[in-house]
Amino acid sequence: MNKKLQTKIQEILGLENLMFSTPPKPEMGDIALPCFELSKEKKQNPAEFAKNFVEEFSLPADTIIKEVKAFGPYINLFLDTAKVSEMILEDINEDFGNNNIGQGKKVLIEYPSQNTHKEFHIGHMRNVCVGNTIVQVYRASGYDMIPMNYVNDFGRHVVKCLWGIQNSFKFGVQSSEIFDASNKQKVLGEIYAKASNYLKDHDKEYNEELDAIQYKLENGEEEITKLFEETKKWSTAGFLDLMNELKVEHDSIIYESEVKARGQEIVDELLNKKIAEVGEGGAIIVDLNKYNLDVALVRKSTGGGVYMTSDLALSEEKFKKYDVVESINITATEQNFYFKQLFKVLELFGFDKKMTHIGYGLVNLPSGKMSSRAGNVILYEDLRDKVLDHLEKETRARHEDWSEKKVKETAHVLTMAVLKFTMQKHEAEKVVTFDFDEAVSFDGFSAPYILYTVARINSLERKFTGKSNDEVNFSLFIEDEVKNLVLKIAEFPEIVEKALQNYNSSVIAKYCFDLAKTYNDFYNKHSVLNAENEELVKARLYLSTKVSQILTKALGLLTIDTVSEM
RNA sequence: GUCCCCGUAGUUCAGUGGAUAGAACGGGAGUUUCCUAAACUCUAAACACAUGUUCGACUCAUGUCGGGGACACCA
Repeated sequence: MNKKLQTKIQEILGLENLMFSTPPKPEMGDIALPCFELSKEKKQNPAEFAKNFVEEFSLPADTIIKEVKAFGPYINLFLDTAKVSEMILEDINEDFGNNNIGQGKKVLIEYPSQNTHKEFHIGHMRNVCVGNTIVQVYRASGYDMIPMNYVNDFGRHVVKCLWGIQNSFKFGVQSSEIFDASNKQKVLGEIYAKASNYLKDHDKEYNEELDAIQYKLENGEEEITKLFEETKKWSTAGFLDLMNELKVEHDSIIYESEVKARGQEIVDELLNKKIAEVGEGGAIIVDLNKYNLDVALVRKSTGGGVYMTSDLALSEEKFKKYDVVESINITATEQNFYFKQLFKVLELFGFDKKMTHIGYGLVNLPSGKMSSRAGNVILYEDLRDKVLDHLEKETRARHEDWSEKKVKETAHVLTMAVLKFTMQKHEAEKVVTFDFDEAVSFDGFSAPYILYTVARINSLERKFTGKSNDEVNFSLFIEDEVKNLVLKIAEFPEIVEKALQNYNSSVIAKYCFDLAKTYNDFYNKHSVLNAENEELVKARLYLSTKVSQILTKALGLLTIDTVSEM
């Protein structure tokens, strides 16, 4: 419930700390006040309480409440459209929806933390989308956000990829296809996937070769180091382009190789403090069975580090480098258990900072799980190009008079909108099934539907020929469609708060759709520019402009841009 | 074997103890001399099962069945 509206209603009713809901049918009222809690204090049954309250209550004249009625255990309020419209709409400016919950607080967020030499698929895109929205929602709530990327450029995956380049003929890829490729980052990912699969099929046959490469790499052997440096450049340059395209602005990048050594020191300290112990075969472990978290491996029996070795140091580094109150990181839900272990080990180590892990569900295909082994991984770039191609054709067909440049620019904005919206339709932690046909159908709960609504409003603003003045006659707002729209607009600030509290971007996507739908209902029943008189034209245009402002702002939280025409 | 997540219309999802469980796609029937038909209107269709807690359960608890994931040298 909108705070201003809530305060006003409580003032009129003479009650405090009320929880409101919405009646199931419009003819039953606009806002409902359930009386279950209220009646407890007076030891009455809720229906009786509601009936008595309404009988005894005398509604003051000239307020936003037009009528008060009891419906069983509910007190339902009927609002005056003109008065509510004025109250809500006059508050709407660029800051509407912002709050200052996080004023003066800094928060670090780590995403998408992809590894070099690997492919960037639509699961990684989901990671970026979820992260982007959390950044925007936190910023709207007054937080100072520091987006950070953590990149592993030195693991076994790099070794496999380099081996793959040297042995690409084994799986039918010519050297020239790699070195002359236009998108080298993408090719590198494909080589990694192919090599990785090939190595799985040839079980330990090549382990010694891989070990040899790893040894050469770790000891700076000239030829392999040169190949490593060059390919790393391809990968990081390609990822940088992708991050720019997806509007991720990292304040810093930490490489795994930078924190590895400190991680080993922490393991030594864990041993000294008797938090860690030597386990089977000489590996170093932390026994977390007491906490129902099994056993965490912090160092291999060979003395080498594992993921957690570096993550321990990374966690420390994040708070050392920046004065933040919270550190958020985003990975697939597969790693939920791992992060519980990590956080517990840090806690035992005496680390008392707020660490939040957000797991997002896998992006599955109708045919099942994506796996490079089955060869059905959808790369981000391939999906993007396919959607773009489709949208260019659609846009061209709808606007034969547009220049090629305008068609391409519009299609590009729409493409990014479609991809980002599709990834955020569902709650982050839920597994989603990604259906390509559905993603490019663009009907219903989709980005084009919302952008189309914004474009229509923009069009109204362009076509308005009258004089604009600031006086809006709110008393002209009498229709139910207007009331629905105003009440929907009023919800926006609480939607932002809900997204913040639950780390959930899907509520914003849902809200954009609901608001657009409510507007389309109004638009189809009431003419704006052809209304009966100029005063009404101005009033409806004013309302439309407010809707477009909020849609643009809400889409902005999802890092989605709008188009003026489509 | 242990732990975690999930089972809601044909399909993909909403619904954080309250009124008659909502959308979208797909199915069926319609709407364009009028502000962009990438729109709108109408229609059929669902809480895996069982027990319990509660005035009240899709929501909480326990169990069964079904799906996914994680559990020591992979990241």
